[in-house]
Amino acid sequence: MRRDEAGRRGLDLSVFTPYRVAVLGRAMSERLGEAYSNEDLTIPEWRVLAVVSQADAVAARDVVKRTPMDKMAVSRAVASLEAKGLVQRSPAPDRRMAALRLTPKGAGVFERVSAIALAYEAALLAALSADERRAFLEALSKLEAAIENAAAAAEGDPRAAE
Amino acid sequence: MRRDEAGRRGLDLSVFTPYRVAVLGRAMSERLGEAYSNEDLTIPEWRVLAVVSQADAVAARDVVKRTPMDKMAVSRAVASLEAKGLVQRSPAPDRRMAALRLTPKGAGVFERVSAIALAYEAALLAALSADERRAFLEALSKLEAAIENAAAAAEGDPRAAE
DNA sequence: CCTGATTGGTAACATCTGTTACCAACGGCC
DNA sequence: GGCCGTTGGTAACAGATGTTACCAATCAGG
Repeated sequence: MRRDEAGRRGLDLSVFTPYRVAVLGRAMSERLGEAYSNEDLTIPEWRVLAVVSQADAVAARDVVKRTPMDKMAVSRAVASLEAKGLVQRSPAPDRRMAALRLTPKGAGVFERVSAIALAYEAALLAALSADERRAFLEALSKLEAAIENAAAAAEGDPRAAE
Repeated sequence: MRRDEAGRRGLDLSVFTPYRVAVLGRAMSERLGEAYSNEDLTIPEWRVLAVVSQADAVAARDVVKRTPMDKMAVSRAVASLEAKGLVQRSPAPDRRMAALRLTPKGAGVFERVSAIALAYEAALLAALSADERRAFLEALSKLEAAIENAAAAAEGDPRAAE
């Protein structure tokens, strides 16, 4: 077990990987949030915009599948985006769900925020060399996969190891 | 600018690094949270325990310095930990602040949760080879540093580039 | 077709988190 | 010592997030 120089046992947050990743992620989000808020967007709203922008008609349930938000969060974000005129709901064959599309205004907002976000990402990754960047993103993918497996296993899906 | 195969512009969340890091971090925290909650601990409480465990007497302000929590969050966590009998406040020379220590019970809880947390970290990192792990942690450090610089620069500290 | 189970979405409540304002103790300065 | 700015911490409100329960549309089975 890990010990610090005074012989204490347990855990030092500053070298604890899950903590570091969580803190880094939150710091990045906050920093980006300053960009969103110029456009009066919250993070959930931004995520919904991003998903809706990727196809011609998306249902809220697709947003749930593609993001770590639960359906309540999506519902709220969509309602708010609709109120702001950034997203439009139109009737779909299955009348439980509505087809979501960006309005022109929504597309404009998304475009502007995307540009800022991509620039920010580029600026961050500039702290790494090309090799480091590749290695980092590769490791990120593996960790994502590992987590997903663990999550699947935890909720009683014994085939998760496959 | 990035384009997907249909020619749409903007941003695909699934390859957007800040998003991926934030989601990964949150997933890890949630997973760990299941361990904490067995001991009836929240994440802020756990962080406070971790900091307090590292020295013989810690002030709340030190916890603020060493974690990304603001002083209100620390205050609440400490109050709750004290109520649970995991942390003890004793008077300090400067009577505005109290010296925080783990109680024996608190040390026990921290020890148990630490063991789980370290095992979890090890299991996660097992998804990476030794080389990958080193590269990942190295990149993590650089990104942390980059963010810190950016944050310092943003709040009107022009020396941040140093 | 009916009936029951499932699915997409929302309402209403509880809880957590963030924000502002505030108080009491300290430190520097005259 | 007595004032003023600063610092450690908390109270009280507002807003965001999570939870539970629910409704209405669909689907599967007879």
